[in-house]
Order: sequence, then C-alpha cells, then structure tokens
Amino acid sequence: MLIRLDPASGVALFDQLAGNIRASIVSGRVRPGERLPAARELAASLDVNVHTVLRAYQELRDEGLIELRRGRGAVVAHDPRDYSELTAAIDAVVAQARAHEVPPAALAALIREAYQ
Amino acid sequence: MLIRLDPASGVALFDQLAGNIRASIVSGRVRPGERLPAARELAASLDVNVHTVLRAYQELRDEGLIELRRGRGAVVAHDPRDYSELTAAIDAVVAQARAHEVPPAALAALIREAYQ
DNA sequence: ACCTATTTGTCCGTATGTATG
DNA sequence: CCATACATACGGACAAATAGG
Repeated sequence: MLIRLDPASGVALFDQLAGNIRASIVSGRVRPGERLPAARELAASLDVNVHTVLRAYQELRDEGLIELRRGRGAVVAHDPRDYSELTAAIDAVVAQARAHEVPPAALAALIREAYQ
Repeated sequence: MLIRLDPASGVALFDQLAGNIRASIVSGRVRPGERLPAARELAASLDVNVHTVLRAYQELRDEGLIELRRGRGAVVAHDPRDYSELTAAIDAVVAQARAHEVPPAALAALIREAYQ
C-alpha cells in the first residue's frame, strides 16, 4: 500500500491517512477480508506515531469500512448485502433523520444504542 | 455538573464521561447555549487526563450535541426538537437488521451510504 | 490446559500549534 | 499583545483479546 503523508498540508495526518486507506478500499485496490498492516508496523514505515495510525483506523472502523480486533489486526469489512425490507426501513430512517436535521454521526449513535 | 467515573466498570472512562454529559444534555439538565467546563478544568476535577475529557467532548461533537471551538470551549448545541418519529423509524430499522442478522458496523455503513 | 507472541484499546504525560476573545 | 482552550502529535505503559504452539 503506497501512502504518502504531508505534515504541512494543513489537513491532519490521521485524516490524510484515513483518506488514503479509504480510497484504497472503495476503489477496490484492497479487497474485503484483506488485512491492513499492524498499526505499529505502519506507523514505523510512515515514521508517525502509533496513535496517529490507530486514530485513522478507528475512523475507518466507525465508518464501517474495516474491522478492528485485538490480536488480529485491521481487516477490510465485507460488503454489506442489500435486503429490500431492510433498505426500505433504512430509507425511512434516513428520511426522518433528514427531516429533523439529525447529523449522520448522531443517527449512528442512536442506532447503536437501540441495537443493544 | 455531578459526574462520577468508575475506572473498574469495564467501560472506557471517556465513554462513561460522554454518556454522563449526553444524559445531562438530552434530559435538559444542561441547556442549549450553556458552556461546559474547560477540558483541563474538568480533567483536573475528575482526576483524569485531558485527553480523556477531550475524547469525550469530541464524541459528543460528532453526535452534534455540543460545539467545540478553540479559545471558546465546549458549548451545548441549541436545537430543541421532537424525536418521536425518528425513534420509531430507528426501532423499525433495528428490528429489520436483527431479523437479517446484519451486524451494527454493516448497518452503519448502509445508513451512511443512504444518507448521501 | 498453558504459555507466549501479536495487536488493538485505553490512559497518562508532554509539547506545540492555532483559533478565539 | 496576551490569556484561554481546543487540536494534533509524539512518547511510554499496561490491559485485554486473539492466535498459535
């Protein structure tokens, strides 16, 4: 995975990194099930702190793009299949969220809560 | 604001803190426009690290509950709304997701996609 | 069943940058 | 100009889950 970071770009390193990896995933250059480098490895090779990589990874995890497990590492998530009933329910929820101007992150938090 | 944290609870300190403040906001105990204590202040009074408080604050910011500005601090966002229809739609989506055994991460990805 | 290495998760500490007032 | 306060990044430490021998 070819990643270049520019500390003087104005955009945070962890965001540059997340953006870089995100592009690789959505473009299909890294495929579902594939494992990303360990955070400490990647940090060393990019010459940044582990926390910076972990924050990028956690950002991607929150977006559902990768899965993080202790001892296992970061793995690109499998594409969610579409089910018609589910997508209908999703459309309804999104419509409501839009109507109430609820931002995506808040909606995600509400749903996570409801899930448990 | 009366906050108590339990380091041995199993749930992360920053999550306990975010949950505590979130409850205060949605219940109306702290009102829109009201300013939360500065991160370093709150950290000192709770005897935790500044990062822990900042992470909790940023979690709430991502949910749209508070606004963070350098030099100004954390302010409760002002948008009193009725969420009953939204929560009903959320319940429906969660029920569908459960029925189809769609994990939370995948659901979040689907909703995020539908949002755009 | 046990131990060890791997890897993320959290927390602490410190330093510097940058927008606000 | 100056104090305030969040934003980012670095470093170190230990915990907890996972995988493999």
